[in-house]
Amino acid sequence: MTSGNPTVPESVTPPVGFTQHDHATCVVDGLSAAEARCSGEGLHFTPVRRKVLEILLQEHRALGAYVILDRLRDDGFGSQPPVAYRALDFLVTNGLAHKIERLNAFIACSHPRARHAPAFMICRLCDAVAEAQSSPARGALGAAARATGFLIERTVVEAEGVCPSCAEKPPEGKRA
Amino acid sequence: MTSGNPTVPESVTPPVGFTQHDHATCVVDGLSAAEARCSGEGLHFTPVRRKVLEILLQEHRALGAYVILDRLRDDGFGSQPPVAYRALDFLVTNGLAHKIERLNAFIACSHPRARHAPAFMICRLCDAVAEAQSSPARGALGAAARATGFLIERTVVEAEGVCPSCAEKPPEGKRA
DNA sequence: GTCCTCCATGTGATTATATAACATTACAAA
DNA sequence: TTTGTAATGTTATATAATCACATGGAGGAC
Repeated sequence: MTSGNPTVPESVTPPVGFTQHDHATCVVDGLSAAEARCSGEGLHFTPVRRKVLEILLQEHRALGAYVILDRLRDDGFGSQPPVAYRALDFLVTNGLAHKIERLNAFIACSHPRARHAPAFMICRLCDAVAEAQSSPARGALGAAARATGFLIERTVVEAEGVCPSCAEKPPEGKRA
Repeated sequence: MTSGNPTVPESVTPPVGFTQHDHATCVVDGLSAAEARCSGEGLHFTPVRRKVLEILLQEHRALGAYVILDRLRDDGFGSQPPVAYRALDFLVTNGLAHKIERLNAFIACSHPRARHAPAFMICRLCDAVAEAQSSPARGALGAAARATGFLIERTVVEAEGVCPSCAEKPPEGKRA
């Protein structure tokens, strides 16, 4: 990873993401998309909900509900678990965020515009999470479902492994 | 109790399913397979571990650790969480059981003999869980991983929906 | 405007899931 | 026997999620 990194300052050089993002743009775009989506569908994109999405968008990894809650408190919102869980429920229900079941944690949706069956790649070394698309009905699972008459309504597809950044680095112990 | 419904043909390949099983056979076979596997690999299939596997094999759905713990206590084993979690960890590590991440619960492996990437179908009405095979590297997720250089080590593939039995029945409320 | 209702938010308490830390026991190898 | 190691047991605690109920604010009916 040598090039194409013009604007990201070195202040924080976390092994974030598999692809370099301009976080500022990430956050702004994510919030805009959410606003558009909510206003289009008559959903209430309230301050808490917006703040939680903003918190999620600032990271390219999954955050636990209590981490989110801490940050909400810092911003003057309520500090009890239901505050975070309710906002997260809204975001997940409306496709603006996803729960990573493997981690019991949450991440902003990378493709908030389209309805999709998300799949995730989770780096066990740096905790970065990347979202991809899955087509569950097409693979072996879909075949098994059809064969047995199971009706798929929702899928959880999560891969755990090592992201390209961490794979490049020699195993010098965890974390750089 | 007196079910004695042994007539379901196992014509088709899958030892998987929402189909009728002879549970007694299920349990016995599962325990034998585990014994064979452990003795073959020098693993200690101790009483607690055996008991936990037996408990799991008795159900074709996922059980939470604390349910298992209750049953362990009833059978004279230790009654504190680590007792159950350690046995479960042994079973999961050695491929004799799986964790259903979506449910934070555990289920006996249906194919304990072969190394495999399991996929699960979870009925949201009756809680039955069936195990199928997945080939994560072949689908969209595998393509995304190759494209980004992500090294997949383990996958979680879980489908939530309605099993064939429940789909047939008119909605008569959730089962007892 | 006032009232009213709905929905969102806030809070305290509780339940559910999982692990840390350490003592004790079982067993096999030296 | 001694010793090392793995397994089990127990206390305590950490982490994740929900329940139950009170408060407050935006919009509509009148």
